[in-house]
Amino acid sequence: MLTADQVSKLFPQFEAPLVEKIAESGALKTFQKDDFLMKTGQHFRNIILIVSGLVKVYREDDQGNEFLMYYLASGQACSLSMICASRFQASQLMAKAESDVEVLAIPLQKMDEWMTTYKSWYYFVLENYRARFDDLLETIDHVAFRNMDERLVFYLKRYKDKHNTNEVRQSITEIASELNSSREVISRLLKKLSERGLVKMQRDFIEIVDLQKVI
Amino acid sequence: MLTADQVSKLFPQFEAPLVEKIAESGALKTFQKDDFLMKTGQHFRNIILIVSGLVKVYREDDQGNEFLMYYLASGQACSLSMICASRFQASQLMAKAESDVEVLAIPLQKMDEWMTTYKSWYYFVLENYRARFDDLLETIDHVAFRNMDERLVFYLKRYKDKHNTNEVRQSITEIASELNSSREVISRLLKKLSERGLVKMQRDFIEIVDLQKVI
DNA sequence: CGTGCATTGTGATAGAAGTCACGAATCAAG
DNA sequence: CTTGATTCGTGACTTCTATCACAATGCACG
Repeated sequence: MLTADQVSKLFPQFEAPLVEKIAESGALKTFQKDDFLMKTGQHFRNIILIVSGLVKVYREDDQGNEFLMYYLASGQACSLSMICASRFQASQLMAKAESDVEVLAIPLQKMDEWMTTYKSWYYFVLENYRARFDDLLETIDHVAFRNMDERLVFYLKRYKDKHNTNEVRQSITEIASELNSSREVISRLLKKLSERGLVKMQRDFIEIVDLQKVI
Repeated sequence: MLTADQVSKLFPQFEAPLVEKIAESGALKTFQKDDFLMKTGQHFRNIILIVSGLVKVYREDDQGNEFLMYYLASGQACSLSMICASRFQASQLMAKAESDVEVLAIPLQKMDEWMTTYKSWYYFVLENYRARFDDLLETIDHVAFRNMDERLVFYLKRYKDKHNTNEVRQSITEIASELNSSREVISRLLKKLSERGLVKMQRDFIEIVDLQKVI
């Protein structure tokens, strides 16, 4: 349970009465790193608002290959939870905690109720959708139009932005998996980036030195 | 301008009062085949509901390469127009008429108004989003996980479904462009499909014989 | 310390797809 | 009919990516 103050800080765009409602009806849940917030085929009874931490949303195909779609950070909602919840549809995506994560779970009937009552909620929902839609478009852009070297750079940049660090603490195997590539390919491409001085391969992580200049 | 009866046939899920409103405030516009309903960077003043015809929604990169995202058919809305309109954002996609197309253009302030007034409108908007989101996911799936041969089969199947015909009247060059591939590659893959008896290359079109058995 | 496990680097190879070059076929317009 | 534009098929080649094989490293744990 959060106080109205805390909710208000996370979602400054919400009207005061809505903030109260959220504080009332939102159940605070915590997930540990690598816990699943959502799995393919799962149904929802709640709308999920991210309070703290970072969530990775990805697709998994029938052979277990992964493909990273986008990240969700605090102040954002899991759009899928909203849409799926409202129409009782199954999720098509996996969502996994990248760090320890706190979320507010809100019973789905509140979603409908608030949509008609609070303009700020309505805008929030639509804006969230639009943002996720744009994320998907960006992801498609890269996989459709770019080679693996550029996609890797994009991956590293996005990691840096979302995790707010220059240290990419993912094994090469994991990176390859999220790009649906293979370890060897990513290893070679990282070598090239490090030869150009754009990253430094450290013992336990990849240090991003400068990726601004490259596309 | 459509009559309430016509609107009701197209959108049977809408409540009677909403049908009236739509008939009142929706301006009927027509587009000819290959006209643009929407271009990258464009802003909206209207929400677009498709009355008849088929619309192709695709992405274009900076070098002019295309990539087909999904089709919109009658009874559907251009989700992008809804979201962009509501937030005054620019479109990231191109939408082109695949056939002659009729649409209802609805002033965007109606969107907000109806969202809070008519449950069926609210459901329609959300469901439309979800459906488009799923389309995008399916598109990503293919480009991320599948080879060009499977993507071509998917392309042909989708074409058949959406155009409701076994005759694919697209030049090989166009198909290649929409898959962001090259003419030669598609030509060879089509040859293989035709050797397997799955399609027949006719003078002016590609005849789909049987694509059910293949994935 | 030694053993097993996970991670990484790298060469060799294969396959998928893009590119280049060229010729054939079709069709519209003069 | 002739010309030019467009489309299409195909062989040769290149590039990118995936896969295989194998070795090296470092770490956890008994």
